[in-house]
Amino acid sequence: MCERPHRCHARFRNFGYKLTLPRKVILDVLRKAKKHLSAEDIYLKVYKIYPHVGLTTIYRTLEILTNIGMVKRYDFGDRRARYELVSETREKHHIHLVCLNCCKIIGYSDFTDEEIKIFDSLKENLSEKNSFDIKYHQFSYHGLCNKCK
Amino acid sequence: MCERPHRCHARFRNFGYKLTLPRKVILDVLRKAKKHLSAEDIYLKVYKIYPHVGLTTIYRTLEILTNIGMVKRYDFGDRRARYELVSETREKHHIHLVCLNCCKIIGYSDFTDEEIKIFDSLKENLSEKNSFDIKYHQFSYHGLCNKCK
DNA sequence: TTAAGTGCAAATATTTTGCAATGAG
DNA sequence: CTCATTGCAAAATATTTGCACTTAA
Repeated sequence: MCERPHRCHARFRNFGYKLTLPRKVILDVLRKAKKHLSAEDIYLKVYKIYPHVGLTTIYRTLEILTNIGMVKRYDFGDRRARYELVSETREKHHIHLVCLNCCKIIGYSDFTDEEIKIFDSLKENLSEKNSFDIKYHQFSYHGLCNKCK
Repeated sequence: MCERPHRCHARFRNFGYKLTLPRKVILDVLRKAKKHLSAEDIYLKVYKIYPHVGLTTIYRTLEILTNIGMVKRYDFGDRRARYELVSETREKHHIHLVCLNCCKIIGYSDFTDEEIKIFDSLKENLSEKNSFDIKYHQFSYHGLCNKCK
């Protein structure tokens, strides 16, 4: 979806939002990072390219991006949200390994067919049993990374 | 583990902590609620029984309880932590359904043997591939509950 | 031209900390 | 008795909002 800037920008514009310089820079930072950045991480990176930017704009842009589904927001338990650009190439089943000590985050989506089948049927099951309209899921494993253990 | 007050209290004392009145009341509230309460939820419930309590004490007690493994802390994305007493009777695989609108939380642990097998092997796999020492996991599905959809 | 977008400062919300007073063991 | 625990007030942290100025389309 957002591998190349034009696509990324076009998609944003298609939702009726103006493509301003701060937003361009935020999208570029997200596209390059492809990691789980906090609002402040993004602010600091954007600041280097475009120092006039305010943290408010980062939050407001992230909210838009989250709402239109271009960005996914995660809460890994350290009381600050982290954001990741959604990519078409990324698997829809996606798990995070979070280090309890250094907060390093590893993404994993290399699932077997069997695992995917189970995930899908579980979701189906949960939707039905609880009459929930499930929009997305968030799976994470928490522990200590190789450096911290 | 904490079905009965004495057990619950004894276990707490066994970790070398003094069993004070505020802590007793907090444990009782947690034991009765068996839901996912925020610090403030707990504060309000404790306040009814023991109005002299301060919110600080709630936070400090919850930190202790989380550290000694009697309580599990969750971040469901609404920027406030929620706490749940860990019970021996509760399944070790435990998933939450979170309503994006009203924040209602449903716990689910009625898994098939096949599902449990997959979860266990996945965890094993992730530990090895990333040399992570996995302590716990947190799986949640997010969507709209029957009332909100 | 003009509504959408911006930065700043101030507000909010949640959680944490310093400190003197208190109370469990 | 003595040190862990407490409540209060203040601080810290992350995020949101009001408002006048700016800018993309």
